[in-house]
Amino acid sequence: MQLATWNINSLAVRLPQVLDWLAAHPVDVLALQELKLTDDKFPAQAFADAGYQAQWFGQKTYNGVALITKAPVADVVKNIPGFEDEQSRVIAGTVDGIRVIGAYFPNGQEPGSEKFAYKMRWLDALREWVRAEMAAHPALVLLGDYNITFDDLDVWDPVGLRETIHCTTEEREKLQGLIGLGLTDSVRLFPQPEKNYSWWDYRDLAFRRNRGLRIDHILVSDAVKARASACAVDKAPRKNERPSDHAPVVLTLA
DNA sequence: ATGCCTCAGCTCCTGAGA
Repeated sequence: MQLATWNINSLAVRLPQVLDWLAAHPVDVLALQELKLTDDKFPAQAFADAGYQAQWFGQKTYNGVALITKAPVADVVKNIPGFEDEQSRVIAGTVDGIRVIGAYFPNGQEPGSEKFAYKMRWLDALREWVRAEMAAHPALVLLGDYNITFDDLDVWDPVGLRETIHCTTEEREKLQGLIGLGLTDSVRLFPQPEKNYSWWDYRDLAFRRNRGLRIDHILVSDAVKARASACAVDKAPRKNERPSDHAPVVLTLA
């Protein structure tokens, strides 16, 4: 079984690339972020034609998340229960006995800003909800665009980007709060290339120079960790014409 | 350089992304 996450920065623009990627990498679960379309515009038929079911939670212009699956999804939840939010950032469901939570974490823009404060509140609410979900579902995967680096290994220029957005101590403490629930960063379970990133700025030839960040993560509970056999970033789609700025991350389970 | 791309939309500029 394989699960993947990919921020595709507009599904309307990237649908052909997503379908091509699924044809070459027929994962069982693909969590998408930044659909950037309303629910009525979601291309459900295109996924059905490719042999996939879909659950989606869209929004005009910004955000929007989906779960693309081979198997049916049960007990779908949209956004964090009890946390009032205008923004469509979370979609969860149970697939093949695994509780899957796909999330597009807030960007935060700049430390000290109102958007940063929202990111902190959102992270607190996520943690308490995930704690409850883990109690109900021992096999759990939390995957998506976290917009947070774990440490300097995830940053192309840790000195120049010290305490900037995605790299602040406050954000990293919230990320460690999720780890503290008993989750594991699945990429770090396996040997990885040097300078292993999942996002590169569109500007300044950042991808060619490998000036990136690792901000897309797949966190797994112990029951899933025991089944994990591989996890890696797939950089190939970043080389496409008109690529997303993010690359997919893929987890393989025995 | 508070920019460099890219995308959506009340589209020929602006807000947001990260």
